[in-house]
Amino acid sequence: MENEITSRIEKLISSFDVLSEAGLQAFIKILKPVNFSKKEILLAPGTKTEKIYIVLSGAVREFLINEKEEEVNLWFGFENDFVVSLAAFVSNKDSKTGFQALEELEALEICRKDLYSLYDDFHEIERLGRIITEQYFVSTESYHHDFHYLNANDRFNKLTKERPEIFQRVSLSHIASYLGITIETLSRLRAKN
Amino acid sequence: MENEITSRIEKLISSFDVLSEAGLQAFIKILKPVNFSKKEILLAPGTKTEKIYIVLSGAVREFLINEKEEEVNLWFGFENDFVVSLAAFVSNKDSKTGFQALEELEALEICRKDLYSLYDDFHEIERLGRIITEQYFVSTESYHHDFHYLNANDRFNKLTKERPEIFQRVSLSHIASYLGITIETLSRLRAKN
DNA sequence: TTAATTGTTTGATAAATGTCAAAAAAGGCT
DNA sequence: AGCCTTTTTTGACATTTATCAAACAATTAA
Repeated sequence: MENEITSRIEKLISSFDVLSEAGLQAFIKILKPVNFSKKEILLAPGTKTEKIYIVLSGAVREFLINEKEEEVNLWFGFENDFVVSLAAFVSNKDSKTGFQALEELEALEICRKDLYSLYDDFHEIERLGRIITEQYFVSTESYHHDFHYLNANDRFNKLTKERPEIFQRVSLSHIASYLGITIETLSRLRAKN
Repeated sequence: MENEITSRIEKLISSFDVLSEAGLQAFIKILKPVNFSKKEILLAPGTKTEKIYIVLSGAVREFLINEKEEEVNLWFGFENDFVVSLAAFVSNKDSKTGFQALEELEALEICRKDLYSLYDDFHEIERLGRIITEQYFVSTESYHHDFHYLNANDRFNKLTKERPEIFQRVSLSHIASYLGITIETLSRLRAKN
């Protein structure tokens, strides 16, 4: 792996503050740089996966197919985000959701068998896994809660305020799907606010 | 801890299939039986927490207070469920959500400092923590996704089909709040279906 | 640059859900 | 049992959001 990437990932993993130098180097060894072109599918819904990606640059969406055969966006990932269908990764069952690159994407790939063997060898990497899973849970939970008690207008306002960069990088049709509203409703909310 | 409880918790933890006998016994040592009466608050929204509970019997709800000062239910827990505001537990910040017993509740309490010291001493218990966190994530995620693409009627039907026992144990007003609809709308959906 | 395609906005109307009020039903208490 | 309180249902109406159609704008490709 080239030097600049190594130093970026060192910085990212060091920020969790649980790995020794040996653990960090062992972790870096299993990372494999991969690239996806715009619109490329990283994981198709209904297929199995044994990969986790860490985004270095670019944007990705997570989506599922509903009973009307429409795609519904659930999540957007950017720099330093972890991309994984956790339910499928840990159970080895078909993933309900899929991932697609929204921009040219640079990422690091982690294979399940490599990760699990590091978990066996390094208690501290198992700890890193636990902590990253906890943070992944916490970061998605609060956004999911919004759907329980905010209407479309409030969800739109919250997204505008808390993640304005999304409107720069993601098309309105993807954002509408993510907000659980139609393109037309999103257009009207934008005009109103 | 009395014998019957010990054997139940042994069975529950053994089902994860990661602990040695020594790890299991160490884990059981930190569990403290606690009881809550019906309607008692386990954790108030806006307060800190260093506890995880494992439900032995009874029912509990997780809720938050929205900007109209109304309670919104987010989750219901029953036998063998883990009860924790993970965001608050891991960050030691105020919890956005709270927990309340819906029935007389028997539970086992885990203290953060005890758990973290077991994490230090037993790699395998850190692994248990990782796996339970993953499963907690997976089980809540799929239900959260329903809010992205199902309307009130479909969410109601799915709950009726997948968790019929909830309607036996939880009042309609709590279920309506959980489904993100008014009591009146729930009443009409029930009459229609 | 034009033509074709795709994305966004606007309008009219329909469907879903909320609000407020009142009635009916169910559960507790003495 | 009878009364009181709480929960659930029903009705009338308001609001929010979806649907369908068309216009408009922006992007892409020849």
